[in-house]
Amino acid sequence: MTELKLFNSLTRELQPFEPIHDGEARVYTCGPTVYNYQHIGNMRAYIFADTLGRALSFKGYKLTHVINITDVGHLTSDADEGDDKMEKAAAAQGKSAWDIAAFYQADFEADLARLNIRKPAHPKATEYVEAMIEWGQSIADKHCYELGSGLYFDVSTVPDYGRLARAVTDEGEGRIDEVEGKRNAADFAIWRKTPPGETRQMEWDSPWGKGAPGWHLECSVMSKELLGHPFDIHTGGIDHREIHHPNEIAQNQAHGNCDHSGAKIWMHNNFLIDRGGKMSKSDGEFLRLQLLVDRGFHPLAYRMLCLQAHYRSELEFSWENLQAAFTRLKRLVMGVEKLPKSDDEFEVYEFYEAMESYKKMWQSKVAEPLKDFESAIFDDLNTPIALTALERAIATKKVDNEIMVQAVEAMDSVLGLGLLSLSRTDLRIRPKDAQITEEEIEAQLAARKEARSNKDFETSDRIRDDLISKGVDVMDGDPLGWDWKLDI
RNA sequence: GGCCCGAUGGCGGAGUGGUUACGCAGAGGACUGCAAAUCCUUGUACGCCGGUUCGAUUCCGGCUCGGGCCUCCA
Repeated sequence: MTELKLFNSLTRELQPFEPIHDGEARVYTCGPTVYNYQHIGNMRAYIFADTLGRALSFKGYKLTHVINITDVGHLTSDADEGDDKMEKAAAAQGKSAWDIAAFYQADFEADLARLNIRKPAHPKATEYVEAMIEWGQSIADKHCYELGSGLYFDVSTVPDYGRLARAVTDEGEGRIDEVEGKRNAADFAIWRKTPPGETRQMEWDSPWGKGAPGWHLECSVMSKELLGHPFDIHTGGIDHREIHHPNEIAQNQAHGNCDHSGAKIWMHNNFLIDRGGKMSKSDGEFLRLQLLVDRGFHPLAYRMLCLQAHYRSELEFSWENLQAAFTRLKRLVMGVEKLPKSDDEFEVYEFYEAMESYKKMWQSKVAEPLKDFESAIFDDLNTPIALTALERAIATKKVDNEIMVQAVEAMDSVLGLGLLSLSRTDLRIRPKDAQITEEEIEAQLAARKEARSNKDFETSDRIRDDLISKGVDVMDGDPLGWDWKLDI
């Protein structure tokens, strides 16, 4: 079988995946701070991580995947000024910081599910504060210094700081308000003290006073606790490559008293671009999955949009592009609609074990597209190419149904579109502002059918025009009996 | 100011030193009472200027434009 090659941000090169633990793959993905809804750009990172996880499963590795939940606030502005995000959101909504975290975590997890992102472990930062304090103590003497505002990490105490970012971090035109007393511009907080005279909802006692952990610390601590150091793959958005991950690496080096970064491969997905620039939560309105659904798009249309581009490329978002992805998804679903349905989450690991069906598939006409699919996926997750291979497989004529189901299941288990459990009517999402209900549509269509059978085309066309004016497209000879759709 | 990345047909987006994906949209055809949906067919591209080469969209250099990071951010 083809070797799985992945792009390592540390070396900026493709490298073969060689598991640290035989037959296993351990992956850590930096998760959201749950002080607000996630926008669809955030979700691209998890679709990418999920696809990576699925590819590893496809390859037969037993996957352990962690996406952490940051439920203790970062600060809203720079490293040491400004309000805490969690506390600020709580104040604005008249809730406790803990309620805010629970609410947005639930919303995040619902979005993951809607995007067919397999459920990984979701450890919460607040459950690891004790371990973070211990970690801080273990590195405090040799690597940290205390200031009035907190305990800081001295980046000059570890070798090669910032090698992941490939950037000079301590030169340049400080646009940051410098923290008084910091030894290096890149030094960051391990512990943030609660300012004197203040009380926060989320604060803990520590050797450095009441306060909260620095936000880089949690990923080091949780990845070590849950996956052990070093583990296989650490993923995140490309922005993390510059600050968060270098800091994580520095902490790992200090704590482990070693050179290794904590993970063997670091992978970063590029941004989803919204015309004006990147998505931004601070600009008020932002695109989230629910908005797409409100406009009549199935959530998986967004997954399709992401799969159409390579994860390391920027991807331009527009409603037109989303529509294109949705149409493509719809046609794909129609292509497999004739096949027997399957509601089971397909386990490729078992599939490879069952060599008999595997062999049959490789002797069939879908072997060629399947081969292309594998080499595309194993070549640093080239999903755009893999998609075309899937489409070619489906279009292959004279293939036994059973074999076709297996082939589609195998490929879709990586892409995660859920093709064999989706039907085309599932994709018919009612836009929030639709003018007409399904009952009304059905009634009108019945009347139209009656008129047509009497060859009263004047009446039938009048009804159709009326439906069109309400955003309903009528289709008479649809091969799958889908006789209307809401225009979006 | 520092560091980094990108520039492909109407839109999105792969890939390649020579035959140039794919999706959506568009066009033509089939089907239809007419449409729509569906199916079939199909046109259009590699930012600019040099260089390397038998040959460059693909390699190198310069330029222009766009974007990212340097501050919370996927």
